[in-house]
This record gives sequence, structure tokens and C-alpha cells, in this order.
Amino acid sequence: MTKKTKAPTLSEVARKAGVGTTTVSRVINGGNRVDPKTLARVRKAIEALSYMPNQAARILKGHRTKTIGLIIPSIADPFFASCAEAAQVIARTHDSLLIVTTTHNEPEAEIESVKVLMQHQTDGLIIAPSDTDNSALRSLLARASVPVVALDRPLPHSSIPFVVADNFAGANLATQHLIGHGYRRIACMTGEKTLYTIRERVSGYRQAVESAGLPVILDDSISDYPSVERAIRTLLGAAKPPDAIFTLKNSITISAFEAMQKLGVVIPGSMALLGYDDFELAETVRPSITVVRQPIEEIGRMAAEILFEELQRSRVRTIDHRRPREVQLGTRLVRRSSCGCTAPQKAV
Amino acid sequence: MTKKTKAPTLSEVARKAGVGTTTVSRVINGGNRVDPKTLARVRKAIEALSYMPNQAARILKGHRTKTIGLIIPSIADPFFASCAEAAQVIARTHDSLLIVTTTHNEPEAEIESVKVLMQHQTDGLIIAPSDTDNSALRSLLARASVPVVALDRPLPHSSIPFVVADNFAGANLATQHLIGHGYRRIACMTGEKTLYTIRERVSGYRQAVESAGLPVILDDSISDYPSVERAIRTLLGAAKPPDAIFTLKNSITISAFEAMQKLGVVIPGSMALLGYDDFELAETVRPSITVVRQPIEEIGRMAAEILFEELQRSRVRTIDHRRPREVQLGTRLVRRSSCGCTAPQKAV
DNA sequence: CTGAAAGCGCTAACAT
DNA sequence: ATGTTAGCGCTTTCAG
Repeated sequence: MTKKTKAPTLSEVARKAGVGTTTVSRVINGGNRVDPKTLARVRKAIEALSYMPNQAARILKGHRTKTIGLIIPSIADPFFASCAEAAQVIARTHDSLLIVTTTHNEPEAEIESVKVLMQHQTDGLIIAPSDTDNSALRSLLARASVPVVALDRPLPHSSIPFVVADNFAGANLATQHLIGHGYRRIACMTGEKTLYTIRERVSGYRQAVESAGLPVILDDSISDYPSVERAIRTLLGAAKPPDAIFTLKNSITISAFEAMQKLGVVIPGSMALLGYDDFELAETVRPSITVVRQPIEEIGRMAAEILFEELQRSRVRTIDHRRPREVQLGTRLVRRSSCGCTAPQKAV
Repeated sequence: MTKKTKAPTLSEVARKAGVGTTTVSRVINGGNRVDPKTLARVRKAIEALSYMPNQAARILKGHRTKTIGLIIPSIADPFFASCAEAAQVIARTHDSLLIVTTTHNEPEAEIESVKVLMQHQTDGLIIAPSDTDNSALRSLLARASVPVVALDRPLPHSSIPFVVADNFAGANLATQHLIGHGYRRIACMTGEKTLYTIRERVSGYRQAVESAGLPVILDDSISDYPSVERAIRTLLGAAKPPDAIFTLKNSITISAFEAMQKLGVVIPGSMALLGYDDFELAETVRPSITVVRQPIEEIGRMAAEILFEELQRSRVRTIDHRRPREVQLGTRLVRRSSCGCTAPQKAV
């Protein structure tokens, strides 16, 4: 077994092929300006030694590392997993690799990630910042000599391009839909109220109920299942219980559904349910759950595309901005049964 | 804006601090054997220039890249996303970064990924090989000068360590459970029969029904929802319809549940359902679904840990194998209602 | 069309 | 305790 032998180098290939290193280098990089015969010989040598160029050395010569960094709260979160998948596909398209780090929405972890990724000279960064007002992060990013794109959450007061969903409109329309059904007491349940996305959704909800002259019933202290069940119990025991619940996050929607079922709440009969973010079984459970669906893959894809465009721009001095630097994608209300709609949209 | 200024180098720091490059290098790498005063001065210079060491140059000097590669079918797949998350956490622990590539179970994509990752000199590789008998992949991996660990699926005929779940036992026990409930005609539905995991599960199922003298009713041509619905229709229309269905994959379980509901099949009354792989709403839907649960995070975590142990071993010549190189983790049958169990396990 | 040689930024002998 | 220096593997002028 030739297992622990060190990897062959370019100059070894050159020696074996009886040519100079320059020639081998040319062959590796496309083989232009090389005599067909020499080319063939070099290729054979490369094959024989199963030579692979050492990226580190190329990078050192000032080239791209062909890697981009993606900084997200979690990989296990379906939303970010889909974003990551989409971004990875785009990266491959550009012959690049995707390095993923997770932050669990901790600002320090974000800073740390950016630093590590910069040391590794990734060509660019895509980040979903937890705190929209993190000035330490902003200044760090400003010093970054590579393009950066914000994902799902913008980084205000900076010139960093971003790709987000229209959280305000999504929540606003959803609430209006509930109002249209005749519900008068719509409770909104959420947690992580410091996140941009959640804040926007809360605003959307608030604007809708207030302009309809309805009460704002907001519980933004939700975390796990028990807290959801407790919240619903409290709501049910109130003098005037709500007639609809709007949950701002996938896991809360599921917990709420579970709790309502456990507590014998008839959906939508005694209380309607509408959730932010679609999920696989939302169509299947009974009643099926009406949700606001975000263009998840699209978000990841566009963020990566913008990043590579910036990369392109910084290479060749071009003037045109074919794509806007700040993208806000629309969401869609998927009407199913839990909101009271009788004729759900066509099934899968 | 000092935005496009090139990153400062070690020798610039040295000049600014009025010391030699060696000293700066020492400071970066822990600051041992350096006079406290000099150390402070250098640190200040580093701070002032906001200097960050260039990884590429260090790598070139034969050091670790502090990156490991993870090659999986998809990031969006919850199973692999969780594995990736767990592996990433372990990587961070070892001060390393995780580079993820996806293959969609295509052998060529796997080969390609390994090559790219090797060029980037990742310190090690974790791979979930689609085809257990891919000799091209095996020989490529054998030539790899870095440690490799197989994830979820082993790579036989090679000395590559692996971490997998005991798919045979999981499926076997699940089938026996169904048999114990008195079902005599247990149908098994699956797709992707070339995958190691699926093959093992099929074997486990087959062994159980055969040794109980029951018929093997296997449909391994399932792909999407329509194919599931079609299969169930066929099963229902048969002379002797099955009294239980065992689905070998998450998405098929969900599709089957959906289809059975649509076709008015009472679960478990007229037909029981048991699925491989747990999922969030399995507990919540009615009836709740009995499943075989795999230790997902554990698989990702252990694969990464073994990789770093190998890395450790290749650095310092040690003899002990504290951890077995081939790990098979147990699964657990989570009893809920769809199999006919009347007293489901404690809820979440 | 091809080769010699100069580094890229850093580390590690080897001196001092 | 600190500086000098020789590369790591590759690309890239600049000459042939």
C-alpha cells in the first residue's frame, strides 16, 4: 500500500514528463499555448502519478480559495438546511465549496465564525445575523476584504446586500385572512422576539389587528412545548378567550396544534390556527393547517448568486448592477382547513 | 474606508513591532519563549493592524488545514442535516471547520467530491457512500492520505472505519412487534433498494416474516407520493389485502399515512402502520405513528470523533485503539398507536 | 511554444 | 529570548 506517501507535486510531474514546471502549470490550467504532444505527455504523467494540485499553494499566489462561508443558526433547522442546500448548489456551479458554521443565534459565535472564515480566506460570506444591531459584527464585516451577503435577516446601517422574505406582509396578510373569516380575538404566539424576522411578523400582525380595531393579544415569551401548552391554557381560561391563534414559527405551530388537540380544542370550530412557515405534514394532519409559506430555497439560492456576482464584479471592473442588492421575496398564504376555509387548495 | 487594502502580513507586524518574524510567529502560536514585554508589544501591533494569519501559508508549511469534509446525499434531508450539525459541533471542538458537499446518491458526484476535498487538503473525510460496492471510490479513498470515516453506510472490503445504525435489527424487531400484535400479512414498502440501509432493513423484515411462516409482501419500487397511493390501492384491491404496512423510510411513511387517510383506511383497525425513522409530528397525528427511531446525532457525532481520533493517532504514534473502528448503534422502537398498541409511551 | 527564477506568507531549524 | 534564512507548491513575468 502506497498509503502514507506524500502527495506528488507539480515539479515531480514536470520531472517525470521531462518538461519545466511552467508547462505543467499551463496544462493544469486549461492547457492553452502548449504543444499537443507535450500536453499529452504531461497529461500522462499527471495520470500516472495521480497528481492533484495543492490548493493551498495556489491560494498563496493570490488566487481564490474557491470556498465560501455560510454562517447560520443551525443546520438541523429545516429552513436553514434548505437554504444551505440551495447555496451549496450554486457554489458548485461556480466551482466552489461551502463551509458551514453555526451560531445558535449567539452574537459571539457569529463574530468568531466570521474571524475563522476570514482566516481561511473564504472568497465570500453569507450570514444570517441574529442581532440586527450588532455593531461589532458590522465593523468586522466592513473590514472584511471579501463580499458579504446577509440571509433571511438584513444588517441595517451597512451596505451589505441582503435577501429576505417579506415577513411583515406575510404576517399582515395572514392576520387579515383570519380577520376576514370573522375572528375578532386573534392571539399571536412567538418567542425570540429579538430576531428581525419575528419582529417584522409581529409588526405585520399588530398592524392588521389594530387597523381593524381588534385587540392585540400577544405572547412573545414562548420557548418550548410546555410554554405553549401553558399559554394556551391561560388563553382558554381568560374572561374572553381568543377565537384564533397565529403562531409565528414552525415549532410553535406544531406545539400549538399538539396542545390544542390535547386540551380538546376544536379547530377551527372553537379556535382557529394559522402558522408561519409550511411543513411537510401541515397538509396531512386533521384539520390540515393553513400556513404562510416562504420561498426558502429561493432565499438561499439568491443570496449565493448575489455573492458570486459581487465576486465577479470585484474581479473584472464592470459597472452594471444587473441584480438589485437588496431583495425582499414574497410569501404565499397556503389556505387549508385550520383557519376555517372550507375548500382547501388542491392537495399535493 | 480602508476596504480594499490588502490584509497585513506577518512581516508587516514584525516591522511595526520592531522584531523579527519568528517572534511574531511565536506570539501567534501561543506566545511561549517570548519576553513578556516583547509579547505585549507584538500583541499591540497585531491589534493595531488587525492582523490575521493567512491560513494558506500555514497549510503550505505542511500543517493541518483545520477543515474536514463531509460528503452526504443532501443537506435538506433531516437525517443528514442532523448528522452534519453534530459533526460540525465536534469539528468546532477540534478547532476545525466543516465543508459540506452533496451527492444526491450519485456515485460520480461522490468521486468528484472526494477529489475536490482532497485538493483542498481537508484533514479528513466523512462520507455516506451511496453504493457500497463502488470500487472506484474505494481505490480513490485508499489513495487518500487522510483519515476517512464512513457514515450511515459502511464501505466493505476496505479498512475504513464506519458508524452505522443496526438497520437489520431495527427492522427485524419492528416486524416482530407487528407479528406480536397478530398481523399475518405484513407488507413492506420501500424504494432506493440499492442503498445499504434499505437492503439491511428489507433483510430484517424478510427474516422476521419468513421465520414466522408469514408471506413476504414487498414493494420496493416506491418513489413519490403517487407511487405510494398506487401501491396501497393495489394492496387494498388484492384478494388478500395486508393487515399491516411497514414503511422503510420517513417520506414513505408520511405518504402512506396520507394515502391511507385519503382512501379511508382505518389505522390500525383495518390496517396497521409502522415506519422507519421518527419525525416530529409522528406523536401528534391521529393515530400517532409507531416508528423505529435511530440515534441520528449520535451517528454524526461519533463519526466525527473517530475521525479526529484517527487524526490524533496519525500525528503522535500511539498504539491504543480506545474506540472500536466499526460502530453499530442500536435503534429503538417508539410504540405509539398506529401499530395497535393501546397504551402509547409517555408523550413528549 | 517553453523554461528559469522570483516570490506569495508563514514556520522551523539553526544561529546568536 | 530573538533574529536569519531556507523553503512549502504553485503561478507568473520575462527571456529565449
